[in-house]
Amino acid sequence: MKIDERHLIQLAAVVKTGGVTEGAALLGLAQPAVSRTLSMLEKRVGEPLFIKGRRPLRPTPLGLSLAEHGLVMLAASRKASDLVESFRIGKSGVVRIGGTPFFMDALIARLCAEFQTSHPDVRIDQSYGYFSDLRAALRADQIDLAICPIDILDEGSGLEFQQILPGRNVVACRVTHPLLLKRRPQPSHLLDYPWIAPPPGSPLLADLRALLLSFGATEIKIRYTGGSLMSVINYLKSADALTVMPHSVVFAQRKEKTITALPITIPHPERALAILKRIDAPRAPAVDQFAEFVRAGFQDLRHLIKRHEESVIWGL
Amino acid sequence: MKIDERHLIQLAAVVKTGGVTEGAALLGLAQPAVSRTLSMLEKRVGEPLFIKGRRPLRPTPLGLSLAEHGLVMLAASRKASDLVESFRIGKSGVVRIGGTPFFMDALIARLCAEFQTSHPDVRIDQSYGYFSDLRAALRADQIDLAICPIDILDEGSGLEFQQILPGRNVVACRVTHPLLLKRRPQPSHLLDYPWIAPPPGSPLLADLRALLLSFGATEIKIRYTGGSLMSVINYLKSADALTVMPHSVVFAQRKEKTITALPITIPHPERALAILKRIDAPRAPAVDQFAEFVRAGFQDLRHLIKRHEESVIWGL
DNA sequence: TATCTTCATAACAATCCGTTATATTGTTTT
DNA sequence: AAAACAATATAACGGATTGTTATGAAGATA
Repeated sequence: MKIDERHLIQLAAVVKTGGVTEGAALLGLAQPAVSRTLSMLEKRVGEPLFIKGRRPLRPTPLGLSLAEHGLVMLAASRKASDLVESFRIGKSGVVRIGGTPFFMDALIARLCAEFQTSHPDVRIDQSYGYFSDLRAALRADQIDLAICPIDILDEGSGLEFQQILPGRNVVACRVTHPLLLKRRPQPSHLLDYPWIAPPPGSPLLADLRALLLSFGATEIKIRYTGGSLMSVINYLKSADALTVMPHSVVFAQRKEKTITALPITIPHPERALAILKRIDAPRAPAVDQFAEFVRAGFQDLRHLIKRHEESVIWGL
Repeated sequence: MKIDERHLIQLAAVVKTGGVTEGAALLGLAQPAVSRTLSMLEKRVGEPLFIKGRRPLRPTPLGLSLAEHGLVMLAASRKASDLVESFRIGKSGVVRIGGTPFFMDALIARLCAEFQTSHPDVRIDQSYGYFSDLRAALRADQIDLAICPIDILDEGSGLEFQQILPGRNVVACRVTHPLLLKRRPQPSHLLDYPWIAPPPGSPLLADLRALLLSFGATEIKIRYTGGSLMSVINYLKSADALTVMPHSVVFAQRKEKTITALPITIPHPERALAILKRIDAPRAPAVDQFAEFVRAGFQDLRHLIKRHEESVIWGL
């Protein structure tokens, strides 16, 4: 005996409200529709669902039991409708983001938390990678957004990218570093201290190499490599080591007062932090909202970072 | 955004089984029906529910969430179908029985328990009353069955009654009662002992009066009245009192070896224990099954009781 | 008894459903 | 890389069901 689910829901509405008219109103239907449904149900079930000739309407035990199941369905239906609604306005769903480790750790994680104060039902799945990995992950639909530095020249190929921060690197060290005592540290001084190399494969590593070349240096003391941002910072805290970092990452740590940037200008990489999306794929609304949130967040940061850069590096 | 419940269920079936074809099979539908449902759902929801161009079919997060709600509905629907099925074969539902206290306590309660070994999901609601109450309760649809002694002459009036045991009364006493030592106790001896009167309003009370009249007795010592069967038995256990009881009730207590019947024949009431139903009303299948169970149970008891009567009362 | 509310029925239009037949697409095999 | 295979999407159609409004019947209430 297969029972039409809609019928059960209508039965539940009638039992719940105590009348055909009210039940129909609850479902936004006309009374005769529900009335007919009930007679059809009774005919199919072959047993009375309501006690006849009594008003207010009273269900039989069977009718009551069936109505309970209908109520379950009604609730599930409501929840499903709400889910769709909240998904469409970007208030629920999953956002899968990938990015370069330092940016994610230093800047994005905090933004995720902030985003969820207004979008508590959105889940964020984060993963790490560099440009080529992220591009592949985007194309394979393993992530929805990538946040990473890309060469300004890189273009198209099905990906849309939105620049959110110009690429500026600095030499980072702990706040007690001896080089900070000099008014104008010279690049040659940099070679006197141990260095932390950025993770293999990272753009920063390439930046470090370019930096050395610009000094004409052939060798520096690499003493530590491979650590995540937290490892690097903790290492820096404990030694007079140096490393190359995006300025924004150092900026994000300014409140901790543990690391800072040396007042030395080094070449800008031809790169910018950007948000990458697939241009063709349909994205969940929550993804677009998150991307916009990140973009707006960086927009706010931009001049703060600029001013910080001028004061720290140029000493203005 | 209202969503058709049937659509959600089909979605759930597809997600659960991992394919349109299998999902359709699970629901007993053809594949194109389900396929079309999915496209309609996607169009209405406005968001993709499955990742396009990938097989085996993989749902999007939204599709997965919606499918979970659908699964709830599917389960509820299955349960409802099972419920109807078991109700129709009398394996679930409610049976509301009413009856005279002594019979219910001595005989019917045990039958209820036995009935439920084969019908564990049937609930039995028991209540007490005498004929006129029970008849009213039946007519008001407060009970489904009444089990009580009725005059053979009583007839019709919308009620069907089925005789299950002839009315035989005995004089009951404890097994150590002194009258049991006499080979042939005479009616006059009965007046020497204290009596328990059956509850006011009960047919037994009328029987007691008739009994007295037949002895020409004008007065007996009523020492106790108003108790339920258990009270009466416990009273009898502790005193050499006498009372009138249906023989079947005494019979039901034979295993306890605490009360028995005096070997004295007293007039049969023109009554029989019967099952009463409304003749017009639709009854739940479980009710009919229970009535039949009770009838069959008494049928089995009948000759046992007869033999017991002969051996106890006639000393055969 | 009269009135009022609520439920049941009738009639009709529109939608939706489920079917079979067929095309398309993604995957696997050679 | 082409071909074979399997699964899904589309098309077309008959029929069932759903929704509506208008109206009649039956309890409840005064």
